Amino acid sequence: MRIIVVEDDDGVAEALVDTLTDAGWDCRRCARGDDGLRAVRDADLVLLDLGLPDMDGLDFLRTLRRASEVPVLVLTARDGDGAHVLGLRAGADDYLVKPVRAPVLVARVQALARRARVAAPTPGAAPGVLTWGGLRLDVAARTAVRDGTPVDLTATELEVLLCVAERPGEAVSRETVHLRVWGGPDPGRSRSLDFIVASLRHKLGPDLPLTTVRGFGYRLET
Amino acid sequence: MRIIVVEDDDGVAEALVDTLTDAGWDCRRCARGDDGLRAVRDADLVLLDLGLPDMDGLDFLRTLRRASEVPVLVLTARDGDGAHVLGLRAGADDYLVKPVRAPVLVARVQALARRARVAAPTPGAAPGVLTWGGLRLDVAARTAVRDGTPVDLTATELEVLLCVAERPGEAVSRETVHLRVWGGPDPGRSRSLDFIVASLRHKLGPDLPLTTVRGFGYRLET
DNA sequence: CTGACCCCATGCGGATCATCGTCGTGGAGG
DNA sequence: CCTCCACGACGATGATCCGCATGGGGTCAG
Repeated sequence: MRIIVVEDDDGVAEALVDTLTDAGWDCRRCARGDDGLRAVRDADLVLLDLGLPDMDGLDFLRTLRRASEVPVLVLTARDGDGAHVLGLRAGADDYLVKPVRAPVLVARVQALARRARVAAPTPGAAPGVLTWGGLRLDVAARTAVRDGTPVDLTATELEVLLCVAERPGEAVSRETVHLRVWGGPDPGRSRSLDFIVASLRHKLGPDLPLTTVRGFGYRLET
Repeated sequence: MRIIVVEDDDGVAEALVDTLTDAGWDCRRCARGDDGLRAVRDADLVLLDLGLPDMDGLDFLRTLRRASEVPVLVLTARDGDGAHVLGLRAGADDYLVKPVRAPVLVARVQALARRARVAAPTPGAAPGVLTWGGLRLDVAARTAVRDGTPVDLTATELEVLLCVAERPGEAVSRETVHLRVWGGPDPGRSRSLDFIVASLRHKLGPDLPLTTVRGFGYRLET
């Protein structure tokens, strides 16, 4: 997830980028409004300081909103209800008055990103359905269909399958699967996961591209 | 667009409802947490005061988030970065510290609704009447008709049926149904839901495509 | 007051499922 | 080529989940 930080002050910008990078975001900084408008097309979220040198922050926002629905979090030194309301009216999703402590900023960004993700399910990935080869996985309905015939999976089997199917091509460690499905670390090498995987391979046929990564975990091949 | 205002203080609640009603929202107020959890099913947005008499506000939020992605704006008297971050982490979309001036509240609510509405094009299909096979469900009138003959359902049975009928083809977890119908998490493994389901299957005939998803919940087949 | 109805708590039985132990196997490294 | 060890296979067992039946408490209408 990439954040565009639009901020003219170098020191403030660095602090913001550091904070967000530490929280796991991919940051890019723009010092000027026109740069920001160009960069926005690659952004998943925009952090906008209203005090820009080359253009008014609210104009920036209104211009941006004519072209994009990207989530925008406004950061400003201008307190007061009037400015607050104007900022939100101009299209901001959130409006923070400086000074803002780092944990609050991160929490606000995360909350906004969470909402935006829910709001606009990425058009590339069908949210509810994962298809893989002759396999169709409906997450919402919790059903699996292989070559047109429904396959009856237990709750645990489905959980494990989802775990690896959500990251196709990536190896998923046994530990990760254990955490997600059983909600705890693997207490000693348990055979339960092996059993579930065996059951999946048996039910879904040997052509299921679920390979084991020896000494690590499993991977669903592309 | 309907807002559920969860607020125990009568005076504050009245002020909030007046403010939002003047801004053009359809408001409904709940004084208690369990009422709020039940009411959320009809809400487009929730305004939550963290100071509830019968349960902790953050618990309310976390419980709610297990069953719904409805936008939640938190209103609180507890200032401080810690509470702020905790509130957002628990699932709030916004976090306002009292006192909040009416214009700011309205602008915040509008901003959140604007962001979330992109998210929810689905409820746009006004579910006034749900038809399913030989079954007709009138939500407003709270009546069910099967093959032309009216079926007398109790309030609880109808609530449970609506829960699964609103998401046809999707599996609905047992806990979700519990939250929406009884307004609380499943206290230990209760057989009440089984009873209601059995009653529904008995009254609506065995052809009711309500299948149980073992280890998860129920699903109304398409 | 009385009766009917609804709803929920509890118990039981059947079916399913997860877990564990054991043994076999195949790959990696020396 | 040999050894080690992680993983796969399989059956037995204990736990879990669901459906159904029963009884008591509460509510409302007559």
